[in-house]
Amino acid sequence: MIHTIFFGTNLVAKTVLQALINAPNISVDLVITQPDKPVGRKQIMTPTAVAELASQHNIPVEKPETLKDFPITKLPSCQVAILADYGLIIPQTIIDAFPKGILNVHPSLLPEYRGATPVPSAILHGETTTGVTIMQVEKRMDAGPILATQKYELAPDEMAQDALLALAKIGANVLVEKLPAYMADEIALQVQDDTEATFCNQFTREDGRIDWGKTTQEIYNQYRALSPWPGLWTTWDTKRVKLLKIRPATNKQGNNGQVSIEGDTMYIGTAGGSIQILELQLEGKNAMDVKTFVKGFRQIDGEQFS
RNA sequence: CGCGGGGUAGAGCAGUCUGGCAGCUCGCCGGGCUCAUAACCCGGAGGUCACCGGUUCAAAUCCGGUCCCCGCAA
Repeated sequence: MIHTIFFGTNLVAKTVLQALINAPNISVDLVITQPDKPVGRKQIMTPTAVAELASQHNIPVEKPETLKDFPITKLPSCQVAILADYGLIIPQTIIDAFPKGILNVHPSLLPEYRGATPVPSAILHGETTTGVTIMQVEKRMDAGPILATQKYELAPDEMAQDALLALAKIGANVLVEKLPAYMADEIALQVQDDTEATFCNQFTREDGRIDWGKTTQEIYNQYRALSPWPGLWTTWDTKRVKLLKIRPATNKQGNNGQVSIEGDTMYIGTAGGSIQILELQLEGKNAMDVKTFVKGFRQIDGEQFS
């Protein structure tokens, strides 16, 4: 039996934690996650996805604001720890508390796309291949020696969320499979080539704004990468319009950013082409499919988005 | 009391500023036309104008309060 503790917060982490719980030869003795966060307009305090899963399985949970002064004595004595999608910095003292270190599941082919948003960033940059890496945690983010990698082909229409979930599952499987060999020192670690490293940061709301001077493919990639958050949006007069569901189109319809309506179909011009809008949301309104939207906003035809 | 938009028929909206017949595009029901149709024509049903109170001869509309939805911000 391999005893371990788990650091993680969001969906990727939840997937990995589930795999660890399911594995008969692994025992998760403690889960460390981020504190409950206020969610939504009503700011309801909500535990993280990982905290919920852990309590369902009666695993003890710690929710420190920071690990900087976290007492090592509170950690159960384990040879190794697992980390996925945690979001807080791990101090060297915590890493050193585990003889075999901490293993991280990171959804990119390191050293490319180190950082917080590897999958959306890869899609945004038009990558068609990515993958998942299992490596040791060291003080520099995502820079530790590699245990294993697994490639993953991105489908042309694949959404970042779906790819992320798929990669989490693959990563979790690889981790569970390799862990016994790692514990037995049977895996040769591969040091990363730092000169090849690239980085990706958290997105902001502004990253979802559409530049109508871009091509259809660029905008579609932005949509695949950033939905549902921060989401694709543009402005009509002074109002924000979220584009919740779009599809690339080939027929050029009017100027860049100009709307054209054909029956129940809505197109917006891009550089050299257009995109088709399937679902959208106007500021202050509920989300609507295009057919419904056009019923109430018949003046939209020919309008200019910016 | 963080900022802003909104609540009108089953859906989406106009009407509110300037008080005076409850409207539009659809959907639904019935009929017609058509080889046929999501097309076209004729007819019909469906409303506590979010809720409570006030002003007025008269309130969806003006005033005060309450609830709910959404966009931002965090």
